[in-house]
Amino acid sequence: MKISDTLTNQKKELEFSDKVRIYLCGVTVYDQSHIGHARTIIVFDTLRRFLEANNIPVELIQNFTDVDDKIINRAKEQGESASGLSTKYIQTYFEDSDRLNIKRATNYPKATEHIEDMINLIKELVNNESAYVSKNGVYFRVSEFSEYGKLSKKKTEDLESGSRIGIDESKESPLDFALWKFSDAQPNWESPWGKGRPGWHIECSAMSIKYLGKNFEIHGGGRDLIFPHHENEIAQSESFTSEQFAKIWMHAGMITINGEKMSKSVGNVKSINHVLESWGPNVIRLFCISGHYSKPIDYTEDLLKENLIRLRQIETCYYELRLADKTEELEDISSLLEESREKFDAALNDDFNTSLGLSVFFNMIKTINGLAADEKISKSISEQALPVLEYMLEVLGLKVQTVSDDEIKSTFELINKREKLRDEKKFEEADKIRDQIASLGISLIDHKNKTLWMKKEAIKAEKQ
RNA sequence: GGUGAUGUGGCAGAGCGGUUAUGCGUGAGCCUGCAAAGCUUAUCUAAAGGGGUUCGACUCCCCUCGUCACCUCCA
Repeated sequence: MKISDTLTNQKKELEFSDKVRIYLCGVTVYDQSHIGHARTIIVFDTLRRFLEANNIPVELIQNFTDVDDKIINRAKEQGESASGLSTKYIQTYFEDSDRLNIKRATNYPKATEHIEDMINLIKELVNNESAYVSKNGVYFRVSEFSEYGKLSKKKTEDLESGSRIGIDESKESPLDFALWKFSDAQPNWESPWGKGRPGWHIECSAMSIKYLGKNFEIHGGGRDLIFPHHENEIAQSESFTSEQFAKIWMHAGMITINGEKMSKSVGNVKSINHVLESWGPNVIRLFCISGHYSKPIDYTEDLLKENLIRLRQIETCYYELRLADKTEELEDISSLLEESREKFDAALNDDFNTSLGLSVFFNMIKTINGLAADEKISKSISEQALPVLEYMLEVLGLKVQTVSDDEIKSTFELINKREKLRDEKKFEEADKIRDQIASLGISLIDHKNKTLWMKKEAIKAEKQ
C-alpha cells in the first residue's frame, strides 16, 4: 500500500514488520466534537478497517488532550473542575464515535496520566541542551534542531520575521515553544524544575514513543496540525531519540461549511451529535470519504442528500441479495465480483483513494440492482455476491439494517397477504398492510412478479 | 508578505500523455390500482487563461489569473 507522506511530499510504500502502528492525534476535550473531527477519525478508522480486513494487524493509538488552557478556562467559566469537564467530553466523544461505527482504538491514552513520561522526556532534552529552563517554564531550543521546519516546509528565518506572538522576553528565541509551563494553579504537577503543567506538544511525543516505539509506521491527524504541533513533535522526539520519528505523516483535509471555515466566531460549528441526529452514521461516513482524504470537503445539505440516495442503493442491493431465493441460473456475475473486489482494493492501496474505491463499489451495486430489477438474482448469485458486498461494507464501516430469518418469514407473510388483497382489487386493505409494513421501517420494492422489501435506516432529514 | 495545495461538465469528484470515469441532477421511458422505491436510457460537444514540449495534452513544463489552507489555539 502506498500513502502520501507529508514530510517527503511523496507517495511512500507502507512498510512494516509484524503490524502497522498508527498514532492519531486526538481531540482536546473541552467541548463536543464536531464534523471535522469526525472526518479525520473516519478516514483513519476506514484505513484501519481496510488493513485489518486484509489480515494486517493494526495498533492504533489515539490520545486525549485533557490538560490545556482551553479546558482550564472553560471549566472555570462553568464552575467545574478541569478533570470533570474533560471526563464529560471524553464520554460524549465515545458516544459519538460508537454511533459513527468507529472501531475502538487499541488505546486512548490521556495526557494527565502520562505526566511522568513527559517529565522524563523533558529531562533528557534539558540534558542534551535541546531545552532550557527560563523563568516561565522549560522551553525547547529550536535552534538546536537543525531540521526544524522540514514537515511544514517553513524556514526558521521566515518564522522569526513573521512572528506575531507577543514576545516573551524570557525565551531565547520567539520560535522556542513550551515543554513545561510553571503554574501554581490547579491542575498542576511537581517537576524537577518547579510546579506546573506540560505544554501541548510534548504529550504526543511522550505517548507515541511509549506505546508505539521510537519509529512507527504512520502518524496522523488533521492538516491543521502540521504546524506547529507536528513540527514540534518531530523536533522533540528526534532530539530525544536521535532517530527518525514516524515513517509516514498522513494528514486529513479540513471540512468547510458552505465554503466557509468552521469556527466558533462564525457560529457554524456542526457537532457530530447534531449531524448524526439528522443524517445518521452511514450518510456521514459516505460523505466523509467521498473525496480524497487529503483534500478539503465542503459540508452542504445537497452533498449529504446525495449520499443518502447512495445509501438507499446500498440497502436495496443488500436486501435484493439477502432475500434472493431463485434457484435457476440466469446470469454469471463471478467476473464482475472478482473485478470489483480487485479494483476496490487497488484504489485503496494507491494512497487510500476512497473516492475511486467508492465508484467501483457503486458500479457493482448498480449492476446487481439492475439484475435484481429484472428478477435475475438467484440464490447462488447471492451467495457469491454477499461476501464481496459485506467485505466492502466492513471496510467502509457501513452498517445496513439487518434482519433475522424469522423477520424475513413474517414480513413475507404480510406481503403475501397484501398481494392477495391486490389480486382481489381490495386496494384499501392492501394499502393498510403497506402502512403496517412501513411502520416497521420496511419499504417495498415491487418487481414484475414478486415484491421484495428492505429495512431502511430511518433518516430524519429525509422527511423534511 | 512567506509556505503548501488547488483550479475538471449544473453540482460533487477520480484516473490517465491517445480509450465512456463514477455518482447526483436533468429529460424520456419501464414497472404500478395508486404511491414510493427500484430499474432502463439519453443528456450536457468538461478541463481558468496564454504559451511551450509532443505525431497527439485535461494529463508534462513555463507564465498570468483565481481559490483555499497554514504561518496564533484548532481535526
